[in-house]
Amino acid sequence: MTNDTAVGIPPEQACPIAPVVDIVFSRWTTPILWVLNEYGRHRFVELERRITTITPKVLTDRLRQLERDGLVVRTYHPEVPPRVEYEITELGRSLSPVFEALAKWSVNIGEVEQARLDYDTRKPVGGQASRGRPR
Amino acid sequence: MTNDTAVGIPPEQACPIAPVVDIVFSRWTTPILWVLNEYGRHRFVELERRITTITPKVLTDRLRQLERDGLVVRTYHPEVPPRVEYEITELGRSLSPVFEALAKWSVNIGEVEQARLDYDTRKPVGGQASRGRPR
DNA sequence: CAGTATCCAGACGGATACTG
DNA sequence: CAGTATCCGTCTGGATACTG
Repeated sequence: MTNDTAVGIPPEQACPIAPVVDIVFSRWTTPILWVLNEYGRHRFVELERRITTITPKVLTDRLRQLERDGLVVRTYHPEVPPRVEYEITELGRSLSPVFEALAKWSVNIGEVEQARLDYDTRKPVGGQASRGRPR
Repeated sequence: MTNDTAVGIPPEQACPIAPVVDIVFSRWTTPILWVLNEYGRHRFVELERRITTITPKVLTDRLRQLERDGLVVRTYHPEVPPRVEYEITELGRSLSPVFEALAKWSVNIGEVEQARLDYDTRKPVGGQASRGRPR
């Protein structure tokens, strides 16, 4: 049934999980958290090698953000060549069910790809179909 | 244990859920899917009113993208004042467990906020702590 | 109502080079 | 090693106005 009382909805957008998404799924945070969660502690350079396409600057930015949000801990070892290790926190680890749900859903990616093919193949001509440009 | 065999990881980033994140959590898609999933069919203007801060252009963009990905269906009713309805698809609905996991985790937002306060309060002086600028 | 058409700003991320 | 310092291009998303 169509909803017609779309008034009086709380502030912002009527979506309680939006803030969570901002915290967990900003750019690059997913691979970082995933790696730290799956494979344990890593030093900076190890993360760089895991996530091959990230630049040091961006990696630093994201790690700081995750540290600030309490999802990752940074440990500095004042040794001869400095050593720094990053580890996921308990709070970060509590995201596991989220990642699991995502991993399970990933079996559907094929369907998404098929849907895209269909959409792009459907002649933009004929009918009142919406013409979307591929993003 | 620290991982030291960070070599030979597949292509891209060693994170199988990254593609899913791109599909589901690009900007504004979360509120749109959430609303459609929770409250059923909506017409364009109803979505605009639900998600109060989105502009028509962006709403259109995101709806096209979701339609192309097969997560949403658009139905055009050629009536006197045109009527268009958006509905979530089966595929879209299959994301429910993901949203549920996210909703459950949202109880932790308070912890994140506390962590941010701590981080920002900790004097940037003293020790080898990383000085992060709030984003 | 359900969009489209423009235009624009500024945030984000990439490349490159340098340092404690 | 583990970053930081700069510079810069791009691309998204916002504001605004208009239309079938």
